[in-house]
Amino acid sequence: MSKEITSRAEDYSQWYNDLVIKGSLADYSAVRGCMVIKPYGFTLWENMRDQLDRMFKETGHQNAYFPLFVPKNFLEKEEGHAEGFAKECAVVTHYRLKSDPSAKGKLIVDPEARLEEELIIRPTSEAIIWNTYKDWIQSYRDLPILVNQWANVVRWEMRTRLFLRTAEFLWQEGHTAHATKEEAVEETKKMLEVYATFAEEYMAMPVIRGLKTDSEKFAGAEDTYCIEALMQDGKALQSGTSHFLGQNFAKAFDVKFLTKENQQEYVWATSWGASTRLIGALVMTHSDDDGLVLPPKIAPLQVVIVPISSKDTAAQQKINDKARELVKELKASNISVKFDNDDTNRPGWKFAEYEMKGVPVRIALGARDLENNVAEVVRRDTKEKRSVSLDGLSNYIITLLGDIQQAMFNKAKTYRDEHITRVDSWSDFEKTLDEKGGFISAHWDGTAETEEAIKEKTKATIRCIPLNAELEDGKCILTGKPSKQRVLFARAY
RNA sequence: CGGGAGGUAGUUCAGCCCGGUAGAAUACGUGGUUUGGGACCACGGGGUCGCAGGUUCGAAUCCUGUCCUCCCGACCA
Repeated sequence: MSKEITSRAEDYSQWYNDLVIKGSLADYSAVRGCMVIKPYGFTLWENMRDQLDRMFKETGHQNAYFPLFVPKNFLEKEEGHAEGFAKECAVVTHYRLKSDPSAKGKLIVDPEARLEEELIIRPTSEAIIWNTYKDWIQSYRDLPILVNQWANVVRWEMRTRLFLRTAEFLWQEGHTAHATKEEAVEETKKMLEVYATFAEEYMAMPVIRGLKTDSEKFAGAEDTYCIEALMQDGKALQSGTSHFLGQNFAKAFDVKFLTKENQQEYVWATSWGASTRLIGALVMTHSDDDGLVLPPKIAPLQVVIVPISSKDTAAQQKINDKARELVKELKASNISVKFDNDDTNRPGWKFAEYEMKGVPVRIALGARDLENNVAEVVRRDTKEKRSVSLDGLSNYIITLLGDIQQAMFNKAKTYRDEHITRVDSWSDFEKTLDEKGGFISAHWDGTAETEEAIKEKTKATIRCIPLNAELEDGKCILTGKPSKQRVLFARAY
């Protein structure tokens, strides 16, 4: 049947695509490398977005909006930034089309409408924003600036993948400006912690907080902090980043402020972002071969009630009444719930459908249940079925949703922890990578050459230098040179 | 940009080798019977076979070109 989902073990990529497409999250679009996010998937994104937005506001940030187009010369100003993004920019060169004189009904680019200066469709907004901040900042009294933007960006990737790497994607990008280095560093770490908290408490996805190596950090940053998650095929996924930009952008865009002491100084900056990629992370962290498994705190639909219809109209009436009463009670507790009494689909069809969509809790109500004063409650994460008394059912469901949230996190964390392997020899390093996957905790001599050599040999990269790692003398896994602490390697998306 | 697979009904695909009236399943519509894990019966609607050329009496099928999609690489804040 077309609704079947490819087994995870057989073909992980196909399994992932099936989950996204058949779970109604998104589809490939007619536009190269872009996707259409469907209403169900977008509601999931809205739930994630709203929670993140609340957390940004709690930490003192405000939203703003900057232009989609970045004049090319803005992008050129910060050298590292320019080099990092040059290869993947969509460029607007013309502003008009005209009828093709040699083909009826066709349009061609009007050669006379070439722009004097090309506009780049933002791959990220540092350039346009810092060009604006220059006008906003004169004095220490103007600082800090704590601004976030929810927007779409475009990066012309060679190969795309639903949610994980699309040519256009939705994200938020925070851009802050500070008077001191200390304050900017603190901001960078604070926002990393916001992402980590969101991932763990809302997405039920354990993450490792860490620092990127020089070769993996953001183009234009001094330091890039990140959260790294582990997917079920043993590959790592960068799920959010927070950059300490130093004074690089302030210098590039000449953003100075006057201190209390009447001194001109360059502003210190941070930027941080998380994208719709988080949806891909969510899917690959929790789902199984029957479809999506979504954590209750962000699921578009938390509870579905499926009636088991009966010919007996009196019994049917009772079922409907009980279901509506339940809906009312759950809604009063801010639970999103749907009573699916569409009689064009049978119960079995609905069971499969909602499983595929990852709805955390399903309640089945039939005449037989009502006679016994119970309902059948099934949780999506474990598929456990339980007959639960109708008395106090809504309270039971509310507790159950919390239990599912916690159980999903615990399960993912157990899997993740089991896939962090301490390795001290090169042969074990290669063997672990090929046979087990996951993160490898190993010593590294701290050089970009060694990092590159390991990547060349194994396709594994240093995902991060964990923030809480204890110092430990050791020898680099490849070169044997001395090392002070372990770093995490993995193959990654 | 390299390697592989593919583009035919809303969807998944068969037909192509060996040219001859466009097929199946599913979905959709109507009517009926059903309803505790993807129901069944009957009837019905739906496709310029990715696009453009060529060969041929005749092309979904053969040839050439082109566009697009997916998978694997390269690339990837």
